[in-house]
Amino acid sequence: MNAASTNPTIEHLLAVTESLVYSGGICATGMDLIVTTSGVSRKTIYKHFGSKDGLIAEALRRRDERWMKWFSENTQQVSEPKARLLHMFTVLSQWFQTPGFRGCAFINAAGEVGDPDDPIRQVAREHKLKLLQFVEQLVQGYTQKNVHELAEQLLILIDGAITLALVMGDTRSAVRAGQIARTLLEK
Amino acid sequence: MNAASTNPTIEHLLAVTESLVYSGGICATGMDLIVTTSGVSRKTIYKHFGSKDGLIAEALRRRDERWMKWFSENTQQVSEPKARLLHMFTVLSQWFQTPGFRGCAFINAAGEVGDPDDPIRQVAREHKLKLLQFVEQLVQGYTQKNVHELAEQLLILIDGAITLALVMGDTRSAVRAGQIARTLLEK
DNA sequence: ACACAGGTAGAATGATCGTTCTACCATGCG
DNA sequence: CGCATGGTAGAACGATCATTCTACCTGTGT
Repeated sequence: MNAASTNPTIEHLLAVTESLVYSGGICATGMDLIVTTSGVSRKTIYKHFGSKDGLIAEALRRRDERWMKWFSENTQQVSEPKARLLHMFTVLSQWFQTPGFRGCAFINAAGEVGDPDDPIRQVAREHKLKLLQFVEQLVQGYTQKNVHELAEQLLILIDGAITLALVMGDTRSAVRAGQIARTLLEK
Repeated sequence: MNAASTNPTIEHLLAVTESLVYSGGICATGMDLIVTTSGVSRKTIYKHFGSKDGLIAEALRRRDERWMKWFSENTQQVSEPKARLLHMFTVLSQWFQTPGFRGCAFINAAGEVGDPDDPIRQVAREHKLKLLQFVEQLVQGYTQKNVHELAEQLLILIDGAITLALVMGDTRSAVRAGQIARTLLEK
């Protein structure tokens, strides 16, 4: 019932759901596929999440946490503030080259769900807000001037790179975005 | 049968399909809705496009042409090369504030369709390629150095701004992206 | 031993999906 | 007139959708 479940069955269900939705989209991923792939019965799913949307919203929340953890841990391997900011784009580049890369799950979800007040859209907003706050924190280690403005600019670069990597299949977009970031930091 | 139909029934069908898919997504938009909203019979639709995917691919091609026409006409209202490049982001800002704005139809489509070889994904790629070439052409009026590189950077800014405007509902992202562009041009 | 909590298996429901079909109506051209 | 052409109206098809249901299995605590 609670959000932070440690139940192994439910953990596995959420992991499978996250993976299926990421690779196939929300609407195109049926409950049948989720049930047969995860091995978790319909009864259990509806007992815990009430509906397909509830399950998917929770799976996306899970992905948010996992992705942010992965991204922050990887960028923070570099300690020098400026290099660390630029290192974000190296990490993105590695992500783009990962087999099965399909862009940002939250951008994709926002593009698929029409209603801006849908819980799924809220999860997407919260994810980008978290990412913005993380970037802001990194910027603060580098400069004290226009921290928020610079962070918002870097977020545009990040999401632009992700989007182009998906649509064009161009993994170099991360490098391009990194070049822009360098120019921005040396302004 | 041919792509550039002047048939008024088909034109209307494509316009309705484009609108429904843009606001509701591809998968969530059923043929029933398309039929009842457009008033065009199922028989006629399948005679012309063979399948739902065929119809939607054609509707997206139509949107590509219309959007590119709209965007280029609006940015080219400014004649001075540098100001014209920056004016792109003013035009984007106006778009974001349009009622019913739901991001880039092609980014949304690419996020929804899993298979990179799907015709719909190809239309999306071609759209971004056209946009890149348009930006490249504008850049050429401003400088002769690193034209392609600069155009690709500007494309990242454009798509980053569009994406954040959708996900965060933040229409100011166009202004932020314009600030980055200014820095880039004055480097 | 017994009850119970938490799971599986899978049938069933009614709605909706994309697609195909028959039956009709209008228009223009020989 | 006769007859394609190109459209509408809407029933029908089988598949699949999300959801609910009954029936059964399996540990664990008392």
